[in-house]
Amino acid sequence: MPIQLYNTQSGTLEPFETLEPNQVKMYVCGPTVYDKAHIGHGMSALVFDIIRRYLQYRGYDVTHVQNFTDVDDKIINRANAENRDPIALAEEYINDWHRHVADLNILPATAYPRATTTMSQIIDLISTLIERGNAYAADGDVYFRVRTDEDYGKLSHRSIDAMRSGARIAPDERKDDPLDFALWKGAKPGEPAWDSPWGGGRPGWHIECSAMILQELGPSIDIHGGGNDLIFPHHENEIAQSECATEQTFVRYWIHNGMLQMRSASGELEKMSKSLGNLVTIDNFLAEHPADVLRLMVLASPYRAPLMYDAGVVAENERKLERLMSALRPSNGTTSDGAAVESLTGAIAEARQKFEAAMDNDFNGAGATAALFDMVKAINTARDAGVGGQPFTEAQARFREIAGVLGLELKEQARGGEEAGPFIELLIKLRADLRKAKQYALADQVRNELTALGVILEDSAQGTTWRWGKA
RNA sequence: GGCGACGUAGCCAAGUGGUAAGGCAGAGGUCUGCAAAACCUCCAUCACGGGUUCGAAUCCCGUCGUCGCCUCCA
Repeated sequence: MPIQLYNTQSGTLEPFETLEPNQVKMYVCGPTVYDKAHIGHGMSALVFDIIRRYLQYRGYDVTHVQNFTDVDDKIINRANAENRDPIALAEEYINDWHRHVADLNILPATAYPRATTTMSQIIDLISTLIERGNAYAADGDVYFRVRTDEDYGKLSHRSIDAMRSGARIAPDERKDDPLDFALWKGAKPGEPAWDSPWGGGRPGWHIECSAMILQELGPSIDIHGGGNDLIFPHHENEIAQSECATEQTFVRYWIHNGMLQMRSASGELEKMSKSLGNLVTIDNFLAEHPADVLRLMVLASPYRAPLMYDAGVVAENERKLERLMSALRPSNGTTSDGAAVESLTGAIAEARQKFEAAMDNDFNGAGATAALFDMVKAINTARDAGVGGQPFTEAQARFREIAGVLGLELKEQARGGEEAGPFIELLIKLRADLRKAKQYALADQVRNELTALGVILEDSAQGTTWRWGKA
């Protein structure tokens, strides 16, 4: 059974078949680097990281290209407002993005092309479109003539006529048609500019992706991804540019993730965006929570659906993470064969199949996570039954492996630093003596005060263990 | 107005024709000096109204509601 995935263009689930056996060419639209990235950007990157990791798990060799739009109006405006160089501004946020990718345990893309480093390819592509009659120069600008593309609208399922009747498209006297979009924008004085056959200027937003894909991956790719807010006009325009220039199918599967929704205190849902002032930056989030928490949130909700974000959801996923971590606690048991062991290994194998079936079904993260929880239960039950040794650690290794396919790190939180360990052990020993002497009030005081400092003590028949928790 | 996604327990959600996964929260229990953790048990007829079918959360029609896009946006 091949992987089934939802293709925005067809609006249906389709079996995944690559252009070349076991090779996946995947392009994902990256951010426009003019401000700090927020967790909505993080969500999108996580969605495609999970998809990529699963494709790799299924044996595909994935070439993953992600762009940076490092020159555009917003960057220029922001740089002007801060009285600094737009290129340097973009550079700063690109570095930030790479840091976020590492912090969120996202696999780095195979290549990170930028608009400014793809300039000659962009100019070549625009020239081709002009030669082929799909584009025209006008007063230092170049526009794509939408009505030369008879398929225009096939991704977003809208017709040129319907859009023309919409009142929201402002006419521009330089355009032949209000729907035509810019491939090249002539520079105004003081703006960054690159030489071109049409004068100094910079590329329009959409053309860079077409040029980068052509350069990095070729005329035809397997997967193109991004947020669903990019379907129109951005991705629609990419198709128009690329297919008119190459006369080949541009993208086989379009994958779009839903938007992150903020729930305000009053219960209203709204898209996370700068203009609404409801931003949670990736840095803000990670200062409070492990990266796994955001990843679990992304996994819990279908990637195409809006993801609701509020404090309650975050807290819930914090606890989910704790439960997943519970499976990684060691066992003092010694049973390494018999019914309990067979039941454990059987449950692990069954959960792996459940995991694969879920992920094969359009990357169903909730189902995949459920399989992970099945493993947790099996492992904890086995530990309680005294299973230990190699079969137990083997089961934990399988669990870790599957969690890793989803990109979950399951790291212990060492907030107090490694050096706190011996002192905590000392207090645990002291408390053990107090308990032995039935000095329970003092023993409980030690435990409570450690809890207040974020150290959680857990007693068992084998002694007391500790771990970092919420302070 | 147009296009698209969606509406399953208090919450997040699986489910793609055969009588509702999983997680969080909650209740009871085992263990414990107590607590925590773990484990066991309990907790829904699927927005509403029609229709197709032996049989529908699952297919069709309609209604209501939510979200996104239609202008820059992951």
